[in-house]
Amino acid sequence: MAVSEAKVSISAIPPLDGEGPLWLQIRRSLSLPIVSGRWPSGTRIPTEILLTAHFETSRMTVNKAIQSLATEGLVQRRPKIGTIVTEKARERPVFEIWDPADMVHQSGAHYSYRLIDTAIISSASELSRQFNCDETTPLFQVQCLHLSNKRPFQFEERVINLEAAPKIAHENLHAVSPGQWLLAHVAYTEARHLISARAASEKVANFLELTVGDPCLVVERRTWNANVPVTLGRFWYPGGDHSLHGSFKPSW
Amino acid sequence: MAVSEAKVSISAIPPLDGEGPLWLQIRRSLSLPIVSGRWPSGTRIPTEILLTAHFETSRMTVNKAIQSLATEGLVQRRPKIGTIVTEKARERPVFEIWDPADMVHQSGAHYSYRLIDTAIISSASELSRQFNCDETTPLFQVQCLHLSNKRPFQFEERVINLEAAPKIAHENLHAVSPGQWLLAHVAYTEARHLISARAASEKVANFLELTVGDPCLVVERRTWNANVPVTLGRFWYPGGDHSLHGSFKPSW
DNA sequence: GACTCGTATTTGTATAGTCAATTGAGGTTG
DNA sequence: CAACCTCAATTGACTATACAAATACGAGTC
Repeated sequence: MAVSEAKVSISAIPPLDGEGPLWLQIRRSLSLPIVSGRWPSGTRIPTEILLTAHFETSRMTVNKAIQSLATEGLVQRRPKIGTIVTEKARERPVFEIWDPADMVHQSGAHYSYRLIDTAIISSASELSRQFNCDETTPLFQVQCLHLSNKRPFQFEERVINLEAAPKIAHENLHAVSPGQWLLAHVAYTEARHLISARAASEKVANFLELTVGDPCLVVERRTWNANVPVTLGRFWYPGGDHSLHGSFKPSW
Repeated sequence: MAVSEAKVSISAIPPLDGEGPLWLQIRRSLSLPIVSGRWPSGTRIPTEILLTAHFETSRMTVNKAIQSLATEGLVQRRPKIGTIVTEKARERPVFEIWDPADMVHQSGAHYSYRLIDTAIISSASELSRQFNCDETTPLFQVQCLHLSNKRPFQFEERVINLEAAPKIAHENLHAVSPGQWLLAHVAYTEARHLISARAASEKVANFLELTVGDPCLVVERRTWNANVPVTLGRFWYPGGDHSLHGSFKPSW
């Protein structure tokens, strides 16, 4: 969040992997520390000239690599200033729409969070089936509530693969929401979303302060890391009050 | 839809507008006939060499323009083949998720469509307010139903600004859905979406064959053309059965 | 101290070429 | 006829260089 004015030294740049076009190698080399969080937002990455010398290539090649990072929003570039890691560069692809804290903050309200329940499940056929994994895979289950101005905003049910994220079982999830923790500690390579409308069950109605049967907007998010399922989250919103939104201008 | 193997002749290329960087001018010049539908999908656009000669520039500049069209999905490029206008290049930004015909086809079912009602409304305070336009603006109202295997799939309520699309009032909307007609005949520069869950009203329940109060997924889409509102569509889906989905792999 | 202006730094754009990779099409050969 | 080969067309990648545009920063001025 804060603008850390750190500058990256050339020696901190990961080596090239030798696979594919040079500009893509350079791109990967630079994106790795960004998405892994080693270069936090605000970090200045070396100038094109320095990178040109470091990678022993031409400026156009380095330029192409960085430009492509810029068009994807991972970095911002300005003449004379340099290239800076974007705020929220890592979260962007997943969270641009669905981070509850963000949604609440954007509406100008106060965000808070309450952990409801956690459980370790060593063999649960029903959950394993939903999660689409082996029945012997140990799972971690969390339920929590996100609030806007102390009123329920989103009810979150989540299942986490303990083989993919063993440390979460010992984490203090009262202080940090499971979504935030996962984002900070577990990488993913793929995510899939599903949006539907469902009637509130008794449990959901209870937590969201609704009547059973009231319409809820439900977002399901699954993430994988190299084909290993990481987490399945189901997020319930009171149907009428809140809604997801998106807008765009075509770039033509 | 069909692969028209048409080739674009150099003389069919719109002139440059002289504004901004040359590669963006070229990009605009090429994207205009694509998004306006003059070059249908499958059209081969001239080779880089030809464009280089036509625009009297270097190949790198032309390359940058076309590459940027390619990364946005408007065209596809392959060595020796050339550059081809993508299937659905125009619709992509709006319809990639929400075209009912597409959704039905993708699920392997049979798509059909039924017009329910149309009306011309010369001054309607309630609608005008929702549409956020002047009360004297003439509006065109449509209700229709999209079906999957003859079962209701989506109920569509739509308001269209007749000043932006005067000809739709005389169109045979039994044959073509208002969404398709608008896409083919009216340009837009901005779109905004809103997703929510709502209880089915009596009307909606009737058309979707639900019970009043059943949860429905509601997508609202508004489009503008240069700040002039074009259309407001409200699309109702039976909540449980169907759902929107999206997936992605980060490009790192 | 506040304002102005020049300068250096960094990215943005453009040129003009070279060689590599892909693959359609046509011709050759068994 | 089928399998293979060659050739040519087209995009992909890369180099080396030049000048333009934006702007932070510091020097000079009032």
